[in-house]
Amino acid sequence: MLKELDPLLHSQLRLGVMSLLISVDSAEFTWLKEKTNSTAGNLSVQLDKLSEAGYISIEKSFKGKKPLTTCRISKKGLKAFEEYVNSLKDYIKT
Amino acid sequence: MLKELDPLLHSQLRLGVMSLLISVDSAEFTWLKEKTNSTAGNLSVQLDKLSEAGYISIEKSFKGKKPLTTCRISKKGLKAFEEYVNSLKDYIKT
DNA sequence: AATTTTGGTTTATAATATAAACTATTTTAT
DNA sequence: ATAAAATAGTTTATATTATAAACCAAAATT
Repeated sequence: MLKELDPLLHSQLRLGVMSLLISVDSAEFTWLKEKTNSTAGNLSVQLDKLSEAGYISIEKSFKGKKPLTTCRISKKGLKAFEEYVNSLKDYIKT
Repeated sequence: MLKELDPLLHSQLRLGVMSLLISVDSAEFTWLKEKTNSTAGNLSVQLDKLSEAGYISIEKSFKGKKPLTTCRISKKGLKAFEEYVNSLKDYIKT
């Protein structure tokens, strides 16, 4: 029987964000926006959801005089991502 | 830059169906329902969408006196699936 | 000093997934 | 023989989700 796919991760944008966060220590909002090719509004909403779930942490500060949003994957997020990938493998092994 | 994920395939149930159809010649509605652990209504809708897109073919007949819905993956569907998996790999390679 | 750009958030809308309700027929039980 | 339940689905209503448009405040540019 096919496993459940964590609905929080089974979303193109959120999965993209998590995928990016896995390979860096931390990432700025603007960098994530560029890399995922998303709109700021959409990204903002999806980051909130990931944060709400405890999959990432979000830190707001300033870079010079401009606002700066910095994201980091959490232990919980990493685990969820790994489980998601594992479940997904059953679906895509050809 | 991360690639687009075919929205028709990036759905748990539809992906599950395609994944199952890949490894068989054809599959009955009831079998797909069992394997994907879905409700008949949901499955019916999602099969229609896959069929509408030309990713699968659906044949309606009778098994004895009972209606029988048989599904088969199409060439187009197979190609789309392979492309989807390929795109997805960028997201999940850890 | 007006205009544009930057870095976002909030909110409205469009799209999607899902289940509930329904249909038609068949099988089983009384 | 007929009422009840099961089978094999479809249709439709609703809840959830994704997404973009509209907005805001501050900073930089003209």
